[in-house]
Amino acid sequence: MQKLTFYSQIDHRADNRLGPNGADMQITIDLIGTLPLFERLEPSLRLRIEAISETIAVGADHVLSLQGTMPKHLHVLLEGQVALSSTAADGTTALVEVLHPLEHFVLASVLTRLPYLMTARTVGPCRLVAIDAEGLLGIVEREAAVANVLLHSVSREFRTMVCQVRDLKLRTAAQRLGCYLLARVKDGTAERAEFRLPFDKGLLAARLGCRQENLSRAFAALRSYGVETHGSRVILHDIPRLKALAVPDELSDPNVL
Amino acid sequence: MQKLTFYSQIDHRADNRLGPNGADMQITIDLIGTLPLFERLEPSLRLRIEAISETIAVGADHVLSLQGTMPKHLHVLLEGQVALSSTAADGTTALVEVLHPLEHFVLASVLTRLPYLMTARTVGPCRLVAIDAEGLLGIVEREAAVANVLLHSVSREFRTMVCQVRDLKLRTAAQRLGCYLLARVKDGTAERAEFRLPFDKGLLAARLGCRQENLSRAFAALRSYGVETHGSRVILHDIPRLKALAVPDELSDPNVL
DNA sequence: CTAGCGCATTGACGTGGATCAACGCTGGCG
DNA sequence: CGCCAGCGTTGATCCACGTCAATGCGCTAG
Repeated sequence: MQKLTFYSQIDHRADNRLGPNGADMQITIDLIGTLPLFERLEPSLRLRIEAISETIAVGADHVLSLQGTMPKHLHVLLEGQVALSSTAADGTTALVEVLHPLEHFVLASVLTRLPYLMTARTVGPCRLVAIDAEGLLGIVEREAAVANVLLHSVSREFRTMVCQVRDLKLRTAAQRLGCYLLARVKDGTAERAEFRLPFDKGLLAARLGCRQENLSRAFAALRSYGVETHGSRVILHDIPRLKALAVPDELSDPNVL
Repeated sequence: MQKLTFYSQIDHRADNRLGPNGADMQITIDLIGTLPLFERLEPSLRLRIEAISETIAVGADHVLSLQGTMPKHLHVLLEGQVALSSTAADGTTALVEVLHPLEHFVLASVLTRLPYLMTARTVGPCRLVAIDAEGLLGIVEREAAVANVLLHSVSREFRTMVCQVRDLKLRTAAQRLGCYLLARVKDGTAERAEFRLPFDKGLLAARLGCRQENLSRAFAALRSYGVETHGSRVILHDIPRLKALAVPDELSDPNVL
């Protein structure tokens, strides 16, 4: 349930807005403006986007977009977690990313009018905004401001994928894990940190591109670098030492992505 | 030298345009319109982009953009090949993509005004268009048509990276090679094909995410699937069989990317 | 409290690919 | 003509990781 508290300022409003029977359009009026994606747009444009948006709530393990089908909506996650995975022709599937509240997905498919490359599946119960794809495209094609906001966004997503490719090619699972853990600590100067993993280790393993067993071993390997774990609670005792193993290199820090 | 013939309709003009001493601005007038990236823009917008563009020629092994530095130009390749690679903090480097004529690069960096994530290095002598980054951003911010063209382009790039991530996580080097070879043959119905690799095997290995030695073994493994090689000349004797090994799944075919 | 389930850990073993080293082939050059 | 440099291939060995199987641990339900 901890995930429900992630973005409580949104949850409050959403709680009123959403009866058990679905979305109430009227109360979404100021919602679009609270999404980082659109917050810098002027009000009239936000209204036009709101007019083609809908807030939806779905249960766990629900497929929001199926690989190979055409995009109907751009989704923005309000609450919960969504796993993006891509399955190859032989049926094996790779988890590409796990999304957290306020992140959006399938933007590239919507913009190119090409079939989804990934399947988006809710990890637990989720609440999200669904923006009509064709409607959005109509706005994007005329409004440079909207196009620019999305341009920035897709570009950033592209850059995270480049980093992921590089890390898969160059780093070991333990290094990727170290890097992931270091990215969880906000305070760049701290020598010590403690936090909870945002999802269970099975998902984390998939996100890092390895099996759960191997993730276990990676955690074990990191113990000599001052990493202590109790279930999903993680303590980093010696951040500088961990950084020496898995440098979260200058370019992967948040303000560069 | 074979690469000089790739896009002869451009080469002709470029040959006149470019004296040994560099670019001649006047003759670039219709150049922007010939780039797939901009061909659908109306003439007045193309002119504005041309005004901030320059044609340049550089020798082999020349760094066009250095990872970590700020973007100054958007580059479009006219002739030659450019390798995009990303180096991790420990100094190891992964080749992410090899570009061919008419492709562009570092678009995401330019659009986000963030430092390059990759180093772009010419493989052989190249001719390219360099578009001033800030000038382009100025146009993009006001002109929805330009923004949309780029939006489409970055989205497609994003999708190719997603495929690359998936393939790295799921497929073996031999499968990736098979897939790459199948992508070289245009005719989807042919049972047999013959062509030349566009670059040497060292680069191909890097592009596929393995060592040269392993690429050799991958070629050896594919021999039993009807793949025959003589230097850079490749013959696929039994495309259906190769497809069974390395399905270039529906989603990685060109009209989906 | 205990049974039982699900997640996490640990061990044994197989495989893909990296690394290191040797060798062949080809093409330029003295 | 023979030498040498560069690319490609092949073999031996090592390491990271996947797979399979057994065990441990914390949780909830009875």
